[in-house]
Amino acid sequence: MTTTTSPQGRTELLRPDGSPVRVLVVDDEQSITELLSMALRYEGWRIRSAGDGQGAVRAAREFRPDAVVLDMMLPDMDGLAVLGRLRRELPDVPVLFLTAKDAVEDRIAGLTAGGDDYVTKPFSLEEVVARLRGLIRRSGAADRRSEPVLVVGDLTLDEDCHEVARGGDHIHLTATEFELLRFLMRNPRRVLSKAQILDRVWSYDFGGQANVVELYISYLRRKIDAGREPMIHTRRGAGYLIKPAVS
Amino acid sequence: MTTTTSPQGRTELLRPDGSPVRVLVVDDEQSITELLSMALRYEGWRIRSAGDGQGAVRAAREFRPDAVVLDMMLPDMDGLAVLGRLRRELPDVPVLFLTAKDAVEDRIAGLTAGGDDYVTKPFSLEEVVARLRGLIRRSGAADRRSEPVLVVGDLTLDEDCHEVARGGDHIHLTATEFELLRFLMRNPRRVLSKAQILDRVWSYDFGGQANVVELYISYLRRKIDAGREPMIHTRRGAGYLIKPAVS
DNA sequence: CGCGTTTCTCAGGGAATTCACAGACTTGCG
DNA sequence: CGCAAGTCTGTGAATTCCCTGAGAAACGCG
Repeated sequence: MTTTTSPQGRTELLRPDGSPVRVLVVDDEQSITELLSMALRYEGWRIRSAGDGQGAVRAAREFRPDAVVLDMMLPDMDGLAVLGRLRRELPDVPVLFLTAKDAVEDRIAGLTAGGDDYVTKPFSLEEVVARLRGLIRRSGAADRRSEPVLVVGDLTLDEDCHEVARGGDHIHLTATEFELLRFLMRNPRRVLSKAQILDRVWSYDFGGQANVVELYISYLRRKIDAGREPMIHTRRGAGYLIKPAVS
Repeated sequence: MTTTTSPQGRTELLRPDGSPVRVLVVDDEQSITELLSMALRYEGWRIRSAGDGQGAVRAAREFRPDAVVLDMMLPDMDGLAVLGRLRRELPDVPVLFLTAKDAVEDRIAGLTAGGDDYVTKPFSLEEVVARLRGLIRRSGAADRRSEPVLVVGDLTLDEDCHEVARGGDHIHLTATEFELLRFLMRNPRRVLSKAQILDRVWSYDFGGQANVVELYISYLRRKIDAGREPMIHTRRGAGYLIKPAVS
C-alpha cells in the first residue's frame, strides 16, 4: 500500500495498485455498523458491513477485504466459529476484535497473538481507526513506507510506540490526552469543533459535559506548550486547532 | 466537482460532469425549508426539500443528492432512524444536521464522526452555506482544486483555520466579524444591502436593531482598512461592498 | 486490598464578544 | 446655506465563552 494526500490534506492508505483499502465490518447492532462504516469511509476506505456470521462469511468471500472488524458477540454463531470460517476465506487478513469490557480478556489475548488486535466496547472512533491503520500497515500487503509518526512543527507523535516529543524533549501523556493530540495532529491547521472532538476522541456512549474537551485541551497545553511558543490555538466560538509554532 | 466563475464573479461548486450540485433539505417547518431552499438555490445548487422522514427517504432515492441538510426533530420518525435509512440509500453523502441549541449536548454523539457536521438553530444562512460547502468540498466527489481560501486583493480568508490576513499581516476577527467578512468576500465588487447582510450573516430570529451591520462594518474597517488603502466601501442608500484596493 | 493515576464534574473567575443607545458626523438636496 | 436622512463610532452593560483549581469517582496495578 502507498499513501496519498486527500483533498482534506489528510494522508490515506491505499493498496499497491492504487485502489482504496477494503474493510469488512461485522456487528449485530446496526447503530454500530453504521457508526463505523461512516467513520471508516471518511478515512477513504471502501466498506462492507454484515450483521451476523453467515453474512460475514459471505461478504468475506465476495468482497475480499484487506481487514475485518469483528464483534465477538454475534447472534447466530460463536465468535470463534466465525473467526475460523473467516480465516479459511482470508488467511492473511488482519482482524480487529470488538469485545465487551468485562469479556474474558485472556481468550482474546490468545487470538491477537497472530498480529491481530482488539478494542473494548464502548470504543472511541480514533482508537478503532488508529488500530485498523496499524493492522493494515503491518499486514503483508502494506507499504512499509507509510509512516506511523505524525509530525507538526517540532512536535512528533509515534503511533506505534505511543511516544510524544517536542523539540527532542519526551512528553508523557495519558491515554485520553494522547488520542486527543493524535486527532488534532491528524488534522493540522484545521479548526475542530468541540462536538467533532467529542465524537471522535471520546467513546460513543459518553454522556458527559462537553467541557471535558476544554479540560483536556488545558492539560495538553500544560504539557506541550508550557513555556514554549504555543501550537494549540483556540478559535473562540468555533473550536481548536494545532499548527506549527512559526514564532 | 470543479469550480467555475459565474458571470457575477462568484465561484460555485459544480460536479465533475459540470452539472450543478444537488442538495436535499429535510425539515418539518416549511418556513425553514423555504428559507434554506432559497438561499441554497442562490448558491447555484439544485434543491429538493422534504417535510418528514418518509419523504426524505423517497427524495433521496430518486433525487440522488450530493449532500443532505437534516433537521433532527421530525414528526414521523426519530432523527436517527431517518439518518439510518438515508445512509442506506446514500452511503457516501455528507449530512449537515440541524439541531436545537439546547439539544447539542444531548445526542450529537457520533453524528459528526463520519465527517458530517451540524449547526444549531437558530442558524445564520452564511453558516449553513459555509458548512455545506465544506462538506461537499471534502466529500470524495469533490474537485481537489476547490480552495478553502478566499482572496480579494491582498486580503485572504482561510475557511479551514479561520484565519484572515492582509498583505501578510495576520488579523484577528471575532466570529461575527469573520462571517460578515466572508460574506463580503464571497461577493466581491457587489453592493450588498444592510438587509441582505442582516438576513445572511445574522440568525433568522435576530430581532435587534438593523444598525448592528453598520457597527460591524465599522469594526471590520478598523481591523482591515486601518492605515491602508480602504477595501470596504459605503454606497450611501444602497449598502456596502468590498473590492481590491487599486490605489 | 490499597495506593497512585486517570478521568470527569462542578463551579468560580476572567476575558472576549455582542449589542443597544446616543451623539457626532457626512452627504445630498432644496 | 441649512436641513434631513443616512452613516459612523464611543460608551457601557449584559451575555457568552473559555480556562482552570479542587475534589470525587473510577480505574489499574502490584
